Amino acid sequence: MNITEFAKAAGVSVSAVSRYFNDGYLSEDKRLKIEAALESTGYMPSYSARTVRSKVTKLVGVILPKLSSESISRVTEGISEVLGAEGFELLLVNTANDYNREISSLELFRQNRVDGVILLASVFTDLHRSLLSKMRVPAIIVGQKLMGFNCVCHNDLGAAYSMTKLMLDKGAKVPAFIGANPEDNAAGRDRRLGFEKALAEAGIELDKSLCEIAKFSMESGYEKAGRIFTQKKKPDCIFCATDNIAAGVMLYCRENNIRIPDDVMIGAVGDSRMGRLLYVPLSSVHLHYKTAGIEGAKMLLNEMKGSSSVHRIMQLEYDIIERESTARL
Amino acid sequence: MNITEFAKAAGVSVSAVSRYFNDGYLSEDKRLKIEAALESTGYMPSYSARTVRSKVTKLVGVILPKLSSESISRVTEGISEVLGAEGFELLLVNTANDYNREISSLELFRQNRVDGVILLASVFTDLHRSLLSKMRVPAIIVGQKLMGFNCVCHNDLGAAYSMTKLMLDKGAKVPAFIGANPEDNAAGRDRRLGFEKALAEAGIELDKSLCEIAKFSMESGYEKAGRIFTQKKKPDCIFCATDNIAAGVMLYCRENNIRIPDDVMIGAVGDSRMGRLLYVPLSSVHLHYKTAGIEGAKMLLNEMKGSSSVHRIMQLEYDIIERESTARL
DNA sequence: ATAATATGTGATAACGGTTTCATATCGTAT
DNA sequence: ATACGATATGAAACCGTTATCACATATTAT
Repeated sequence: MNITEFAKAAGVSVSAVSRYFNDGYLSEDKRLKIEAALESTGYMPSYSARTVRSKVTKLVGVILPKLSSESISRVTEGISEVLGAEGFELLLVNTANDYNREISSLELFRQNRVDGVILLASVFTDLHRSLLSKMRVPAIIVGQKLMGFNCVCHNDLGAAYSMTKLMLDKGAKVPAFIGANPEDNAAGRDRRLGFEKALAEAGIELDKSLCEIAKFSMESGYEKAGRIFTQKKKPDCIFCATDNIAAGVMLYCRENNIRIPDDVMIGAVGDSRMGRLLYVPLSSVHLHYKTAGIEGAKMLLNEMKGSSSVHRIMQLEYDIIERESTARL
Repeated sequence: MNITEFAKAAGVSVSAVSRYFNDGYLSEDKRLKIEAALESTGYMPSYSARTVRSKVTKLVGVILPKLSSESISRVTEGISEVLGAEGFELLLVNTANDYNREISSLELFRQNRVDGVILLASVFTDLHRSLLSKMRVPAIIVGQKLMGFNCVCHNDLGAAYSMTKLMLDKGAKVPAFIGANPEDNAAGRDRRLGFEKALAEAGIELDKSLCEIAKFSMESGYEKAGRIFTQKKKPDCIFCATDNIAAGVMLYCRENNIRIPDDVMIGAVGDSRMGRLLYVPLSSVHLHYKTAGIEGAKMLLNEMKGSSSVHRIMQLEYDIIERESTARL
């Protein structure tokens, strides 16, 4: 059933029906007729036909590197909450960390498929930048700072600095580092810089043999812990870029009878739910992921209403969560 | 730029352009012209205009109760993998466990917004059934058995039975149960039935004071553990419907100096990543969530090709993962 | 009293594609 | 030589909406 048939059934004009769904001028009389016919026929207008003419899709594209990650799903939850309330649906693209899929979904959204885009990528190339600036709909980047674009991000440097400082203040002298891909400016580069800043302040020289780059997984953390603990120099604290990495490190410690925090303190960033439940509760830095999603979505809504043309970068702060893994007396 | 302008720029007819994108008869000569023009103009056809005429959206609606759950995001990952490869995009609706949003998104998809629907709901009412049967596009239910519909589900009863039996075989005499909402036929009812079946087989009578219904969260598991351990009768094993619940129980045990598995064994269903990392590694039942997503998506693809009209229920089996929490000698 | 504005109305063009149709050419089997 | 199917083509109808337009009436301001 289309709008013409429905209008006939309701005894009103096609224009009246369209106005009913679009808040135009409409008499109470017609409004009632339409509502009655709606009840009996179950008619609903076609989104695509509406889009062809009005260019409005009521769809927001969300590009993310994976789904099964606590931080990402928290961000998405925030996004979904805000946009859902405004009647937007989410077109979700899981790129599975595949560069090509990331690019091709940006291509996809360059057309009139969505009204706006939220991008959660970890590594940005020139091609990303170029596609983003060619984008004809507003785009928001969550979790990274990218000059010239609208971003909501975390204070990754500060988070890493504070956690490292916490461990050094507790008396650690030989810090180790297990970080993430430095091409990821947030979780990789900035957390590294924060770690280094704390060391510099404490006048401790960084030992390269105690630095590793891991993937975002427990397994990878486990493996890198193995490398570090087989060095001549033994660390008395380890800063991990993510909770998952820290969990892997802990697993290694348990299996090798390395006591936490007595032999080695462990601190991380991310504050996942799991952290509290580990065999030694993990000290971590809470980042406001859901808030990032909420703020990103709000920013996008603003952009979609009237393009402000001024690009903003919003940085969210953090909370230190101190637990037993850094509880040395 | 629309198809008419583009056709002019490429020096071919509008029909030729349409055929290029839809695999119709087209000479090599025209194909090359179009590809060249595509390169220089960056033209892309509008999805919505295509949909108006052809009714094909290349969109699949996915309705889920929440995003930040490991099991759900694994299912979604499977779905996204299969459908992405076939050129489908996912229209994700997070209902936040809100009955009304669940219903309204089914309403939404009843129109020509998507080519198919995958539903991950936990509780089914008559209204769900009625909306699902009125649905004009194929729908698949993942995680639940619903007669008369296409489903991919887990053997929840068997999983709970096997885990409970494992603990009874190890010598447990006083089993306790922390389950989920019984209106959830899979995680609630079936896991309860599996637990009861194992007890019946072992000739053990169920003590109602040692049975609790928790929410799907660690906090809720913690609270219910408190209730159970303050009963006169002390359990020597606890079956938990989910890993999250079990994690809460463990937290309670640690804080109250209840030894696992010496004082009480703990077994659960779900096999989340966290289980391995708990202070006592958790025995759990592995359910093939990602496979469920993959199979559900494949089933949907089949339905979308040619509607088979026969409804299938596919049940996936499980693996017992035995760890220290049930390691009594 | 009149102008200006807000409200209400239906016919029809427009949106940007695909599908249908009528027609033409080619290679190959009869 | 003829018939047939596969390939190729462009014009025009069509999909289901919204936007525009021209026009009518009610309400308020001058």
